[in-house]
Amino acid sequence: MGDLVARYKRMCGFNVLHPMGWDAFGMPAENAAIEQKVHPAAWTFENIETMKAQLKLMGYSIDWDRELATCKPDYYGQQQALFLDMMAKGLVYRKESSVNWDPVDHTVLANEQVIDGRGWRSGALVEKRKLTQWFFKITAYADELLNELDNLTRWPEKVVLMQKNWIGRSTGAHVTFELVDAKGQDQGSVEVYTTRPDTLFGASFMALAADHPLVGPRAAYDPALAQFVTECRQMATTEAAMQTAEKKGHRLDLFARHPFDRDWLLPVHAANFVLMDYGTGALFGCPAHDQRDLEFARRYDLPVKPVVVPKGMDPAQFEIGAAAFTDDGILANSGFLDGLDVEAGKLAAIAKLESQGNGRGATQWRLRDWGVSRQRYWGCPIPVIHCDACGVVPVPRQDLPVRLPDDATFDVPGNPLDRHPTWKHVPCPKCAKPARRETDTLDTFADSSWYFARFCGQPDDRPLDREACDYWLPVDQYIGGVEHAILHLLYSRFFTRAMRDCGHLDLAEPFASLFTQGMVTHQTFKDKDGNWLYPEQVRLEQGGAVTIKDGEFVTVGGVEKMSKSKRNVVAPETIVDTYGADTARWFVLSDTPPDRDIEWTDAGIDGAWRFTQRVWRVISENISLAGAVAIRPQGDMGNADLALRRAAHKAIQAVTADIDAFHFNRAVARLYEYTNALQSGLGAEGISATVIREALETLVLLIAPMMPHLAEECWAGLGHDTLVADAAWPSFDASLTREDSVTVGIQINGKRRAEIDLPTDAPEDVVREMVLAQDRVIKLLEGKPVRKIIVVPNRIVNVVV
RNA sequence: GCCCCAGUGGCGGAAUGGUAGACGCGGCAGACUCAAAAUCUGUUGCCUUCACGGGCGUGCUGGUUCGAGUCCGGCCUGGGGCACCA
Repeated sequence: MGDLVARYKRMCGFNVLHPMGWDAFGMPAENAAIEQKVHPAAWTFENIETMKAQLKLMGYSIDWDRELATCKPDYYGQQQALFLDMMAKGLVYRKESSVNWDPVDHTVLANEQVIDGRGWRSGALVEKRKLTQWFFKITAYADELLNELDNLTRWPEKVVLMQKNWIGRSTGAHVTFELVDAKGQDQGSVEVYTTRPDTLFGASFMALAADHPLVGPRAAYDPALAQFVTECRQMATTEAAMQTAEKKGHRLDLFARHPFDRDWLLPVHAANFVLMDYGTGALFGCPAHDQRDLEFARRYDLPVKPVVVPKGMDPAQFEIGAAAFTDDGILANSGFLDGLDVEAGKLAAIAKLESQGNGRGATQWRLRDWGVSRQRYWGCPIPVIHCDACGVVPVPRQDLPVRLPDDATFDVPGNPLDRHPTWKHVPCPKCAKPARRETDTLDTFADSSWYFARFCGQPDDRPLDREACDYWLPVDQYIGGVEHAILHLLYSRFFTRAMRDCGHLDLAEPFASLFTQGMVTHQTFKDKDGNWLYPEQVRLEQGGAVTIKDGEFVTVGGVEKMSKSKRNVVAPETIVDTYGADTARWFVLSDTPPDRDIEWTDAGIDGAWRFTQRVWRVISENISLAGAVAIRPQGDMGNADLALRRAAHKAIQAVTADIDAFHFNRAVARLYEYTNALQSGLGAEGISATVIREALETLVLLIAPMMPHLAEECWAGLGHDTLVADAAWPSFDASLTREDSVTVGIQINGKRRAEIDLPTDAPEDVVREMVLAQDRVIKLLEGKPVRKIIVVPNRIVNVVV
């Protein structure tokens, strides 16, 4: 798909940069090292070689001079330089944060490695453990990242929306609640964040995160609370899990004074649905108007008092059942807020809080800073040194890159860098006393957050070639899987701004136009022991599937994105071996709209193969009839000439528009149509040689971006001594693309009943006359009076009786 | 749970609110052939009719409109996203 665009744009006269690189760090290589006892580097470079060979086999027009791999020191060393720049700018910091910890394997787990709360390899119950970790301050750009989404007009709306939700700006208030114990003794205060200050009079409890600073000390003398906190730590913290889990809590020996009524005391609970990472880690519960709070209140028999009532309803009649009322309405039972709508109520509540000094309006972001520490080997080492005397010291620039040691071991659990016998022991760059390297590596999303800029130019002494970036960036057309809609694209937008503020380039948005292609999916298969099987190992039979080797029963799994780990892949070589690269390229483009997922099947590839043959035949059989190179048709022409020229120019018009709109499957259909027209048109009497040449060359030029090898062969056959890849994309003559007459459907009362041939763009009154004069129309109308005639030019005529 | 997207022949899919099913696959029939393959031609949404024609039809259900696959409301089913996979 990308190659088609690159070749097409090149033919249109653009200077095209079409590079390829390898995002090569990450867990798959480390898993392979553990499972297959191969070094991650060896495994990675072997895969790169295989994939590169596959890409070359397909004939992609890639500029291999710019190839890069993120796992090579010349790339990650420059990334370390960027890290130091960002550190100097205050965009990097350390703080405590929790990770999934496998207590048996002594290793940090990714969320995908935690299955039902247990480690995927060890099966041990996973714990949350606090580690001091590195963070990129992406929240410094939260406003900018959100606001500029609206200027990304050439991005899919879906992706823009997903990013907006991810950044998640909300407005509300911070409210301070004073705390007292059961005897009424002062116990300080706690701040909560709420998006619904208007519902404060409906409050019936306060809830704190299990990790809230007020909870820990109380767990020390309350074993049941300690138990509850442990449970919360073992709970999955994804949003989906938080919202679907049963709402549970534990009562604390604290009460919160209501901010509008000091004598009104709310019970305080620790609760499993409150996240320490969001807001202040504390909230007030208003069960009548929040579903989570309602479930919690029902479980613990807390009051449910409605304070927002649907418009026009009597507050006395309004009751909350199983569902909280979250729509707009009129405030009631709320003292000074009574009678206001939700929006006005929020403003009035905030104004009152501010005048009392126990609250203020606030904006809250769902976006959190980007935690980039990974306790793994196969990633970019974080270039800092920890010294007992000097603290955290950046590695001096001249010492970059900090290289990964080649002799790491993977046979024991834990971080290979941390347990390496020598690697981390270095002198402090400041005081020269013994110190330790940072053993965390960077999240691999960092690697892919700036590679597009490195493609523009790859200087040895700095991350980017600023002039080259000015020339090439932003990327005019970015094509990637929809699975990158949030993280990769957001991190790249952040990195670009960070690099801008560090003076490496002058740009905020890296990708001017984005196209998200669908995923290629395939059915999955497992043998009786639960091992994944390749499709070529399986034979489908009536009522099930068996292995080809020994006929054993096979479990047919779901249709999923092709991935090596699930073995549901089809190697492109197989298709290229049988049909050739051009047929494979054509087939991939032919059927499915490119933004939709496709389930891989080779049903239909015969059509692509036949088409390849037909193109070759129609060109080679007619070369001898074609006129000389470079002579265009002109002057008077017969009907046959005109018909063929029309077909050619219509094809140019349609294919150009379809490629511009990324409707490649339609472009393919137009080319099938044109080839049909060409074959019958060439058979007509009295075709001129110049017209034959134009018609044949048009076909070759139009297929050139899709089937480059065949197109070159045909182009040479037609007598050219230059490459069709360097030829200009054809333009069409508008006078040849419009027809003299059109067939228009006739509707009677909206139902299609007849049709009529009309001159193109005939005036409306002529159309009316011709339609009403048609025998069939007269018969169908049975003399009924015509009330109205709607004429849609060149489309349809609707007669209303 | 929340947010978003999709649903059209046997299949992949076309269709600026204007002739639903372009194009391809598959099927059927025919030509060529001793035969097969390849190739070519015709045909192919469903029901009904000897035929002309008629009826139905874009997940279900209401609505807007001269006209709805397309716009709006409600529902059903499938898929995606929801912070350490990349």
